[in-house]
Amino acid sequence: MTRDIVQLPRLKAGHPKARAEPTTHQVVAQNLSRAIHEHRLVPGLKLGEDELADIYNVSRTIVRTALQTLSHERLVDIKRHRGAFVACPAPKEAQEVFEARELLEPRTARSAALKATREDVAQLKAHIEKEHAAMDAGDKGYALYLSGQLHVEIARIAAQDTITSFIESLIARSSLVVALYWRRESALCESHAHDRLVEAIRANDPAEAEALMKSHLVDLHSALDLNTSPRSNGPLRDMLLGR
Amino acid sequence: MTRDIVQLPRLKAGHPKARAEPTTHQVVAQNLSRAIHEHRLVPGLKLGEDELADIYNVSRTIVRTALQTLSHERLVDIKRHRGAFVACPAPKEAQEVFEARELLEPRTARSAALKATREDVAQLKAHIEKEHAAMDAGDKGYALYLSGQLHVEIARIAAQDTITSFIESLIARSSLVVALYWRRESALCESHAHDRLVEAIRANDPAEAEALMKSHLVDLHSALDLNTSPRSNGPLRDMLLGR
DNA sequence: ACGCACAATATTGTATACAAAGCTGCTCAG
DNA sequence: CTGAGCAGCTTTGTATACAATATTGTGCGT
Repeated sequence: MTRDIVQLPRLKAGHPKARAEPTTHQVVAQNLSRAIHEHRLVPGLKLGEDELADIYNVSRTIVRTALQTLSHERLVDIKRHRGAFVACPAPKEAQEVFEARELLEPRTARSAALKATREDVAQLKAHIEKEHAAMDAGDKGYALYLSGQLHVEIARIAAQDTITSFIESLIARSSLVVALYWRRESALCESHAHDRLVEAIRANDPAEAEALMKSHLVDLHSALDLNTSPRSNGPLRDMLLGR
Repeated sequence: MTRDIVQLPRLKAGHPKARAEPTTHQVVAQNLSRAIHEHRLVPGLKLGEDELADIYNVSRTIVRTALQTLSHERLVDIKRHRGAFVACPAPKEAQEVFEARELLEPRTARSAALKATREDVAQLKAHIEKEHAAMDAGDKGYALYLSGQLHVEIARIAAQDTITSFIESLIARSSLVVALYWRRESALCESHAHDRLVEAIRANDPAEAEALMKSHLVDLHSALDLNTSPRSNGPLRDMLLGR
């Protein structure tokens, strides 16, 4: 069977600072990560090595490296002699991810509000613009991705790289959690929360930024339905045994 | 040149629950990680692939995988076309690692104090026994390793896997920080802090456990000398330009 | 018809071969 | 003597070949 060959996009190409161009496996990992963020890859899906190697037109070596990266980020679950699958966080894990976010992010938002420069705020506003544009264009996946990334941008402003990387990881995993446990249909009406958050940061109002972030996260958290039985076998069971 | 062949130890062998035995690259990664923890491998040291492959008597493929794992844990720095090196966290990073610990661990200690069972406490006490024994035997490296692992054990009792894995990562990195920035010579006199901490957990005294953990971490943090210039080239500079 | 055992197949795990990039040390011009 | 440039060597990056294991399919016996 002949397969589409994806032209590997140069991520962050043309960036003024011209940072070291990413390695091949990083590009593949980024690509897969993005696909998971945008819910184009559903939890539980098998990611065959040969298949991916074929798709990206690289050797299995590269694919394996990329999958290992994603596995360390807990976006992918590698089972010995079985293969790699898009991760299916159990309800307990989902709960923990959001608890951790509620612990780290409000504090980070506070710090960001204190440190944010004019340029930072401009960047955030531009980001929100893209978010709105994606929504208007009906590109739900991209909007979802951007909505997560805003949190990362805010963490970056706080300039605590270590904690930022934790948050980054948590947000990636949140994407899986949302894919599995989201309840409401009107998912993204919450973009007003982002607007207000950015406004608090612009005003250098740490208390307000912290409070808004906290309530935003509680809001998201409460929109999850974590009462499903802790099925361990991926989503197949759900698809068959009537949700 | 002929080289010693390390018989790969079965880590966690004989564990009652008989969990899936680790893959080869996991064993290698664990081994290297342990060596870093115990300061047998100094920051900045080059970890050549062929060299390690020879030592562990496996192929470079395995070594590469292991190094990638350690790189994700930020214990190892992989430079493209240059190789893998034991990481040299900059003072800023060192600072952040301890700040993050001060944020996460006291809260976790509190939670552990609430949840600790009789068996948990017994395990902690046994752990401290080993710590003392290692100290008495003059095995500083092992004592150092154990002293970090106690924090991990406490986090485990709190049963928040997500945050525990963050803490695990931070403790590993702390080992590098200590190797680079430790000031006092009488490093490990602080084992009394551990005794008191475990006692608070045994007494199910969350407030006390939290306070003790906090002050213990502040104590460690303050024993670092982070005022050195942010040398980017590893420890060689220090060794030559008179510390 | 059912279920177990075995064979065929497909996929992952590991080793190795080859290509590409970096580093070292030489040579030679100035 | 100094320093730039080139050549050879060393080390890493990638692809591929082979081995090991899980899964699937088939057939036989009951």
